[in-house]
Amino acid sequence: MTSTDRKPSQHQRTRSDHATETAEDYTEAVFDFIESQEECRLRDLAKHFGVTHVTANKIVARLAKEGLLSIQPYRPIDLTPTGRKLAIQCKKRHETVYRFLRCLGIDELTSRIDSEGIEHHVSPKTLKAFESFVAKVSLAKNIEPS
Amino acid sequence: MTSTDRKPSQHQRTRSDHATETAEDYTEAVFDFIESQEECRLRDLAKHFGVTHVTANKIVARLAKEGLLSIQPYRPIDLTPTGRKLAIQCKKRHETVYRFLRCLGIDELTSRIDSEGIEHHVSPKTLKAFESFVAKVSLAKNIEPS
DNA sequence: TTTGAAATGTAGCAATGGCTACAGTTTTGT
DNA sequence: ACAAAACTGTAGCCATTGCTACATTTCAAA
Repeated sequence: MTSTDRKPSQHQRTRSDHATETAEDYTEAVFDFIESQEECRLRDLAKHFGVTHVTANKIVARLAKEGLLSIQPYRPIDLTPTGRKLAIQCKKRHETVYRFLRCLGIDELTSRIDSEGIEHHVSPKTLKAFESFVAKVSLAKNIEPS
Repeated sequence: MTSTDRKPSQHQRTRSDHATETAEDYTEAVFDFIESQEECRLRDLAKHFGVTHVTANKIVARLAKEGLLSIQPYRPIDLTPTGRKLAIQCKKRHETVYRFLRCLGIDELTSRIDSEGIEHHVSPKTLKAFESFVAKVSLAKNIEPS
């Protein structure tokens, strides 16, 4: 927080990290669509992320090239085993962050929006602290359900 | 959190938001350098963000065009009044997030790293909740200083 | 003062993620 | 079966943020 001890190491994110966040968001979305409606189509992703199908197509193509998604022309989008692992992992983290915010008394909508932005920047250590807090608050509510 | 009610509105971030985050990070850094060492040079920003001076130069040029920074060739970088306001606002938010994580028992380094990533995604409502929590924990420590 | 090192600027390339416009494929309804 | 609608793919544009290589300016030391 001081302005003296500046190391670049923590800041080496930006572009490559944005790409990683996109990968996480898209695999998670694909996972959710497959769970909720059997298959995931390009149009679903485009609508979900508020972009044109062209943009969604590019990103899906990149993630397929990186081995996270499995695609065939004009066919629904599927997850590779690797992509599935990533999706499940991100989904868990995402839900933890969401529940954590809810425990702090933040409303559903705000928690949903903020958790989507925050989830990518929560380290394992911080995630553990979030989990502990959620557990503690849940416990307190169960013991003293006034 | 469910996979059904999908609205794009909350996801309309991505590129334009990345640009905003960059603006926030850079104005904050410029502010800190000016505070701590009188002036902010391009080399300082490049080192701080772990990029080449070329990249830093491009971003600084964009932010100058947007009215946040004031620049002259081969001269130190300064904040415009608008940029200064943004920097101070972001710095406050950043510090709140940092203190909040520290209150949760997270170590200094992790808190510093995570707060840098999280700060951009904390809405005013969530920020208020963070502030309340910090106040509550601080109070508890003062009253029962065991 | 001059000269060499450090700092800054510029040219030009790549990847990512936006877009519109248009072409092709699948599905659906008649 | 076939036409229309919906969906997906492709071409080609732009902005942002990375980079290397090279040019220029400032500044300090000899």
